[in-house]
Amino acid sequence: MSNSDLGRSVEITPRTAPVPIDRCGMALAARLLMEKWSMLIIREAFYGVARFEDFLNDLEIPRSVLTTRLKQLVRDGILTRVPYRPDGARTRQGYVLTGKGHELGLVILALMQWGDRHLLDGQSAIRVTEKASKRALKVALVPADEATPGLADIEIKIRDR
Amino acid sequence: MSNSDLGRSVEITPRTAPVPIDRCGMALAARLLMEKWSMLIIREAFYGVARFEDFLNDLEIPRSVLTTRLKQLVRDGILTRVPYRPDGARTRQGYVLTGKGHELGLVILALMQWGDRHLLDGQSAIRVTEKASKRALKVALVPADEATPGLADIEIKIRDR
DNA sequence: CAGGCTAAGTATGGAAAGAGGACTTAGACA
DNA sequence: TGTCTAAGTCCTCTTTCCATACTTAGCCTG
Repeated sequence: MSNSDLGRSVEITPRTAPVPIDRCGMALAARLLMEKWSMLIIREAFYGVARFEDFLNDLEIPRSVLTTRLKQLVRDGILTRVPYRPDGARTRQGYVLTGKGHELGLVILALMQWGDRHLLDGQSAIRVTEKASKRALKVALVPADEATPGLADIEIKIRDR
Repeated sequence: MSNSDLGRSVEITPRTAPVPIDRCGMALAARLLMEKWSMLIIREAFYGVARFEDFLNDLEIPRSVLTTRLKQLVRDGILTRVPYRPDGARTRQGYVLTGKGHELGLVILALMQWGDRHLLDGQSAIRVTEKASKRALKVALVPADEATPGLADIEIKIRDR
């Protein structure tokens, strides 16, 4: 076995994925989320950004694209429109994660963990801790019946540098 | 607080993401992975699909797009080309996950977990178990210092139905 | 109560990426 | 030498993306 940069052995044979693409939750999720800006918008929402203008500034996404993405995400039940009124201004629409959307937090954190390790120098920009115990958390595989902190029980702190 | 389909309270204020987009591992990861087919290709590779023709058949992706995606993923160190020779045929190139690519497994499983719950009826098409203990596993947040099964220690079984 | 101000959203034209199909290549074998 | 086939290129059409300009809807001030 000569594939030295692989962590495991490979054998290359004709083969097809065991789960057909249209019955796989992951593939369906990918169809919703893997358009160019979707995950980044959700990331913003996860951090509490809710206003059209703020998405625009943070992401530097074209306005028209933001419009369509927001519409799609609302249609797909990931974001919901929440009216609000800043002092001295008219009523506006904010875009806020639904419960369904909020549960994507785990995906975002998994992506972040991977990106921090492999795309940055391993330095994460944030620290995820459990609110109650203050312990640092990671995304990992654990026994399905094990009690684990939910997304509501965590705290995200910017790492000072 | 009147946002009834939210699991938590919201307040809509001008705000920007605490981590600028170019210093966030998640955002960098998103740039690599969030093109239309990337994650689906990685999913296939995760399941052991390695040959151009097999990607093509499983995904029904245009050949030309597959070519460019594979090139990018190789360039980005997520896939690596592995020559192989089927009996009675010439040497060919297979595309296999690198270590870096393989670690995306956690992201894939997180996505799958979300998709199964919210896009399918909650029925997962697969069962992830720990090889050694045979216990079912889930993706979750856990204390960073806790020992958890790695991707090499798991087994994925198709759920019979 | 007219006019200004501003966040949100629409419109538009050119650039890039995706889709679908036809075509090319390279080596093993007969 | 010719055939076969997986891998990969090429070409055209369509869709999506990008950048910029423009429109809309109130709340406020005067």
